[in-house]
Amino acid sequence: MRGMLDIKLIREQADQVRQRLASRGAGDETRVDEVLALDEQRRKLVGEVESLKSIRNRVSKEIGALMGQKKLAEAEARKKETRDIGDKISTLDAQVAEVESARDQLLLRLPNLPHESVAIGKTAEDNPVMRTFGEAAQFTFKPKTHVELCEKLKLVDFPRGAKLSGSGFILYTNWGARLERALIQFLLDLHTSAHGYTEVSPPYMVTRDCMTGVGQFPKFMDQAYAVREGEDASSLGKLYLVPTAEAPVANIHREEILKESQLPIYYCAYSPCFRAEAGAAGVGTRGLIRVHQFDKVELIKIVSPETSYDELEKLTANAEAVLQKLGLHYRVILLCTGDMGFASAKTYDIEVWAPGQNQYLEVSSCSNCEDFQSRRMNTRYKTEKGENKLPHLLNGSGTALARLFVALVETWQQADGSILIPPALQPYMKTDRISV
RNA sequence: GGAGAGGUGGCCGAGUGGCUGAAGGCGACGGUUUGCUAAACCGUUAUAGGGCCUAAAUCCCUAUCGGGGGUUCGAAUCCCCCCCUCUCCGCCA
Repeated sequence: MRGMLDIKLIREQADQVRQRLASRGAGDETRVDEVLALDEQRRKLVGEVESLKSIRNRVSKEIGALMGQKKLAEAEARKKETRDIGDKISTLDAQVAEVESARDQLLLRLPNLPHESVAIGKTAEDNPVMRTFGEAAQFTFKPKTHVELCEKLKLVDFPRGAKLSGSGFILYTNWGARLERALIQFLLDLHTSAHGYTEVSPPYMVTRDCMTGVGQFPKFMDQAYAVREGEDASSLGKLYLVPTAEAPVANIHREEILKESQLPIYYCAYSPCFRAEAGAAGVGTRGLIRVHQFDKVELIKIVSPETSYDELEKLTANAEAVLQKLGLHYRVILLCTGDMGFASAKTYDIEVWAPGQNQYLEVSSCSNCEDFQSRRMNTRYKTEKGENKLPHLLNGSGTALARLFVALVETWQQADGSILIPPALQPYMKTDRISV
């Protein structure tokens, strides 16, 4: 496993790398010197051990030739000569492995470099709003919260969800369950038929390598649910519940060399998402806004570097289309350097308006990770000219469901307590209204 | 879970200790021939790290035959562990 940031870039443009890391405000730039020191040490050791190996290989060939000529005494003499080289080589090899692993541990924890178009900032306060769509719904009555609506209309059984699995787990019931399923269907249909994505249905548990590939690990291990097989302790840590379909889907082409003509690749996938949310505020309260398991339709793109920023705009528009078709008010914000995710070079968040909450809820995060993930997972593509390059990987929620559910029921609630179903969803719901 | 058979380059497939980074074939690419296509013939046909702190190319070195470790002067080849695939049996949605 190699590091996520290109070691050559760090070597050759250390100052620029430091500066761009610093713009995230997390202090990662202070690790650059350590990386460089370890890298230099590694190269020195590699040089030493490889020249020894070169000697050993040459002498071994000569021994082979001597044996062939039955000059056994001479062969034995040469063997003696090289015997101790082997010991030196294994010592040095071990040192190389140690230094390399130390270097890579550091590299794996360095976040991606922000794109130059990203606003410099520290927190969510500094995120520029790019655009808004529609307007906040106006009511002639005091709008209820989704919790109230879900209870009245029996869309969710909160107490029993908690009984089954603890707080943060949701039991959808009746029309609530149907709405959840309808939304999933609607989203998949929209992205496959109108936006050109290929549908995939991935495993919901993935290996450690997949988690590392997308940048979840090693930094965010405490956020994942690790799976154990029965009582077999040795199986613990082999598989993890997916925190997003990005984990399996972005890794579909790990360790592969694609042809340029295959690009761009567009995948969309539904999956439940499992998040421990360790230390996060809000889990433990009722409602659907922050939960341990939620549904999501994820969009993944694998594209050539030249096109990746255009593709990011299109991907974001694809996610926005969901909210437009459901008649929901939203805004698109650009995450500033300090608020961006670990793997991303540029991220747009889409926030939908939830009248009952009187706030915007994040339902989609659309990121261009450039070659950060493809380097980690070793996905490459061969150009027409025959050179190997790293594709850019993009991901975006299209969209996350529990919060979409919230915005939908809160926006479309009526004075009589019923919920209108937007026309786009009616074919899936087979009704135009949910009422008591 | 039990028994057996396997995992070699883009693909198929040889290779049981040294001259094998790897025969042969297919495919692909370049060229010759050709009215066009086809055929035939010739050639090319991996990735990564390091030497190279001016970039790239060339060149040199190292590593890679599922993964890891071991034996050896030397491992695709021998030994150990693990992973995966296939067949049969058992179990099961």
